[in-house]
Amino acid sequence: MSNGSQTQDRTAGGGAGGVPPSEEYLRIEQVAAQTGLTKRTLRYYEEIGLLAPPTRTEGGYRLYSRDDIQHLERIKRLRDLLGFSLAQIREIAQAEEEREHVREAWLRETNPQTRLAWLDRVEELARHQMQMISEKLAGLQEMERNLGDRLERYGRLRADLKRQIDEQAPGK
Amino acid sequence: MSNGSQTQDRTAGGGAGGVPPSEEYLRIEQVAAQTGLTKRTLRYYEEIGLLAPPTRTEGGYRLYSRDDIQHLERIKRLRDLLGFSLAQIREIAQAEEEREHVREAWLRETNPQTRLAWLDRVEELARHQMQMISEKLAGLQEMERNLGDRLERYGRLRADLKRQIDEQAPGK
DNA sequence: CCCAACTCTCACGCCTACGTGAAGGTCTTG
DNA sequence: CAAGACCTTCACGTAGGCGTGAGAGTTGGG
Repeated sequence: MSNGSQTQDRTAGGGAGGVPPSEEYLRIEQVAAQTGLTKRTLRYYEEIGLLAPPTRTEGGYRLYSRDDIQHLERIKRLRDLLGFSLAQIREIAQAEEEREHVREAWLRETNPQTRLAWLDRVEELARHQMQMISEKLAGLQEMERNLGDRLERYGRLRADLKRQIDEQAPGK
Repeated sequence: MSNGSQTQDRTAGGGAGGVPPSEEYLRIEQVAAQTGLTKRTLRYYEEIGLLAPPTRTEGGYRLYSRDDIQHLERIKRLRDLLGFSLAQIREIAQAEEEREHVREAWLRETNPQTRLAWLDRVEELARHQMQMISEKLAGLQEMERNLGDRLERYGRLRADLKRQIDEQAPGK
């Protein structure tokens, strides 16, 4: 409680704006720039429990770790590319957290029965996620097939048309 | 204008509720039941131009065709499974509409150059869509791989544990 | 020590995607 | 032709996902 040895002993970028990211903890604006999210969004994700609260300076400034950035980038992918809602993403993230905890506890446990029970749990989580993924995947693959077929047809049509044009206006 | 021959000459289900769907036009509640969407949502999609306005009875009741249902189911897939926003879905739908129009016009056109220009257009639309799909697909496939690997590891771990348990408590 | 730049926490605003009545018209059955 | 079930159009409400200041504090260079 009394010695905040690692929360404040750095510069974390100059006030004016020209200093390169000197250390491994980043302030909110830098994170925003790197991830493409806004500062508001970063605070919001923390607020709704989507991102673990980062460490702070003594003054209360957020200091994000590299790990936080990884998480944010993952969140962004899940949101933009995959179209999950933040609630769904939180589910996924919490599942991963639980997995981590189980993994740690696993290492301190030697009883095979207990281990087996834990394995059941994490496997269930994984299967659940796998199902969500597979559904989406199937839908997207079908769309991809259809589009691919269409593009192929277009390719053939294009070839036909070029022949016609060449035949019709052969000389110059 | 004067003869509404096909807008009203049917019963479209009794008021009390037991009559089977007698004809090919459906009233809003039946469509809601079949698609899993709510009546409000159906009206809303029409309101924002996501679904073409269906035909109406003389009294003003909406009558949905089988085609409308197809469209709605497609919309639902794009929304739920693929996570597109309604705006994006509208884009996609409009692209398909344009494609239809071009296709019809195409059949009445014989000039190869004109046809080629149209082909360029629809192919561009298709490629655009294909890109969106491919991005999402790549992300999902990566997730699937990771999960698959994990499940495999779990399977091996499970086998190990079972062996341990059997060894430790062999008889009964 | 001072100032510019940055950050903090409210707190209200906005857009999307609907939910939920209210007030009234339509359709079908008895 | 009356009743009840279903439909219509407003129109306001809500939840999620942030945007946008306001007012106050923090940080770090000069």
